Amino acid sequence: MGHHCCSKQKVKRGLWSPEEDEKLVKYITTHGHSCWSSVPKHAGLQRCGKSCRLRWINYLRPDLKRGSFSAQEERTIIDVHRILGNRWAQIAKHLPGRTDNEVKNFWNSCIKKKLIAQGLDPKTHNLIPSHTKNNGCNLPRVLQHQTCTPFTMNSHMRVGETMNPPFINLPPPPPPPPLHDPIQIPTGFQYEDPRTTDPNSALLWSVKDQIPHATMDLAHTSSLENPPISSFNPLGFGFLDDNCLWPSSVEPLEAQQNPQQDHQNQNLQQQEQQQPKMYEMDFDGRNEEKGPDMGNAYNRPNFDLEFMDSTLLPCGIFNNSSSMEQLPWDC
DNA sequence: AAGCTAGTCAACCGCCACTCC
DNA sequence: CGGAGTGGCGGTTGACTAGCT
Repeated sequence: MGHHCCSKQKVKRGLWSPEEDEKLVKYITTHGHSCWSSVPKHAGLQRCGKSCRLRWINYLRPDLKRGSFSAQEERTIIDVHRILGNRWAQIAKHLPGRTDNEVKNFWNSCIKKKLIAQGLDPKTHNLIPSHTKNNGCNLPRVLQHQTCTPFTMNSHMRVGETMNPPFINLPPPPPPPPLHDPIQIPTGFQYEDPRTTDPNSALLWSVKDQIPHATMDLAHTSSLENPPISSFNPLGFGFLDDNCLWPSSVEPLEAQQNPQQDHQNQNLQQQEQQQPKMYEMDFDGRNEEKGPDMGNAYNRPNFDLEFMDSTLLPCGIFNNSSSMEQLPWDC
């Protein structure tokens, strides 16, 4: 069958020879690839354009980083996968020099097995039921004592799927308004400042996929009215420590935080100070011209990437890294 | 040395979304 | 509006390799 562009032509399949690689590299570096379907013809290759594109992206591109994945890259993949699922192209964008194919292969061949060995469902990052009998009672103390907040985010999900709760930090909420100035709650977003409410209340956030990866639909639920999600991961995956969520009350997750992480946290705080308007989000998608266009960001097809860039990566991963390091990685 | 098995990874397949006519 | 062409993506396959028996 094949692709439309391939079905008409007599094309070669299988592994690429060094000569073919050379032809392709030579052509792309001198002419670019404005139209992949015409590349094989002009480059003198008996391949379909799609095959050329794949070969270039996955193997010949000059900015590719070859070799095994670092521990940091591995952690990034796990953390981003927890939020985005099998969206390898999006995940790969957070790993400079890595391709979606590479990430996918690495996940399937290594990370997946590690997670399973940890008793974690690689799809949801939750504990596999058969491993939940101890309910986390024998976890390291540092993971046991944390106040966990269930978090769901289904920006990529289809109806009926259960989202893996990500370990993520959202931008902090706006400061609590004066009592005489009730906060304006946009449609679909309910915010309750945890500093003014029961500290044990569970916040349930969800990001719904309304337009491709669009509007955030943030809702909270009180632990009194709606019990927290029952199938949470006792390892702490997918839950927000309230200290992480609200930077105003940030405390070190663990005493042994290393200097590098301290430095990263300092950088983060500096960024927050430099970009205070970032938090003035409008979840209706209206742009109030108050700095970075967060509202629109959630409504753009590349929402995930920007959302991750602006929220998760600088803080969630780093804050979480120490937790991840608690796990025995014995690959 | 030969056969088997499991792991890795490049490449293909099929689908979807977008653009253009 | 609808079909063709194309790019992009995720899932899957199959060739190759290393390790074991």
